[in-house]
Amino acid sequence: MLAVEPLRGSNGDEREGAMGSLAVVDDFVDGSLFEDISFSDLFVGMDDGDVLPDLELDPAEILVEFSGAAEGLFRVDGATQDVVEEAEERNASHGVAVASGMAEEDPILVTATEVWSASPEGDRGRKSSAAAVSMKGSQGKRKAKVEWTPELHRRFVQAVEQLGIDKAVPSRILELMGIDCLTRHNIASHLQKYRSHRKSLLTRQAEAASWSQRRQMYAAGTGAKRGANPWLAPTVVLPPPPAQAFRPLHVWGHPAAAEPPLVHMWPFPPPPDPPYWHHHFQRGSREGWVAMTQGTPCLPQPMAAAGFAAPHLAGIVPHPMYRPVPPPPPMSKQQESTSQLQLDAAHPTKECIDAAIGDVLAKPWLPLPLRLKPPSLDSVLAELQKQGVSKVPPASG
DNA sequence: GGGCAAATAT
DNA sequence: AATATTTGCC
Repeated sequence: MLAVEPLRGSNGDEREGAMGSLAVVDDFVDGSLFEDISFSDLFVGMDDGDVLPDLELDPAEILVEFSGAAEGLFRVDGATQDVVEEAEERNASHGVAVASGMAEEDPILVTATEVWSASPEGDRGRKSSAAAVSMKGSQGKRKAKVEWTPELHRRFVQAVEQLGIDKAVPSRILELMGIDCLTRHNIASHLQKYRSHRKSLLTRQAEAASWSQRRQMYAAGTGAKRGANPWLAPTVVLPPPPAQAFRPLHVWGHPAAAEPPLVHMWPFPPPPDPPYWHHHFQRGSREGWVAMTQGTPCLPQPMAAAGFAAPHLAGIVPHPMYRPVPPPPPMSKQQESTSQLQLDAAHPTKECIDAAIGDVLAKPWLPLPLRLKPPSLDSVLAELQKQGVSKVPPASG
């Protein structure tokens, strides 16, 4: 692996500038870069079209990192031959191993890149896609891909917010971000995607809100006739809201925009994190999750009452919502003997858990997904055991 | 420059 | 097949 930083005082050409002048830095010692790499198997991405794909790194890929002003902020995979060659060269003199697994038999392999062929029929030339083509001697090179790391994205969002979504244009964003290695094109591209995601997110939120509203209206209409909405035919049975609307929305959303509460299927751990969050989580900060987990306590009431706290992953600051619940006041002897649902935090019985789930199902004010799709009993039990809460005795009559 | 859409890369 | 990023063009 190699770390590369841009040379200071590169030429002003925006297109070539960032990538055109790269110097290999001594191998990074702290290894922090590596820590950021292989998390795709630590977390399972949510199966939602909204999440960004896992950050994968081909072992045969040379990783280039800009440092300097944007230290640790983003990575650029050097697919361009000059980068590769330069890196290798410097590398040799520094005695640093080239990316392990790099195709030895073809050191000048360029991964699915393109070469510019001088085209007689036009001054623009024509791109021809070519995988594993030596770039030696070719002129045009596709710019190495800038990877928008979470940190970089955070800065981007910060800049956008500072400017206001309306006034956020590439040049201003770039200015505020203060990362000269990026080009306006990089920003523009990211902005394009950002807007696109934001738009779809807002659309979905609106849909969800709409469904929710109509649902409420309908519910009100069936209950108290006087308050019924005259515009809403009470006979119409509304279909359930699209499940998608209730899925957690991911990082692309404008943080300022109110996101629907993230529904927790207690006692499961927090939902798998979109790749964008990996960094934060790996660094021990669960703020992203915690912040998004506002609102609805989904801990089944009987369990909460029995002193259960929703579990959290080791080392993670629990959401205030999930702080241990003080034990309930002692029951009278009579209550004790009559209560079928009595829970013992140390020894929850299967039936108690079952009852807890049933309890959830019976509560219309709890999030719909929770009621529609409660955790399976086995999952609950397994999770409890995993949490070391107690041994769960088999159900008894 | 900004923004959109096609082209590419992974 | 989908998504991220680059490039071309208006």
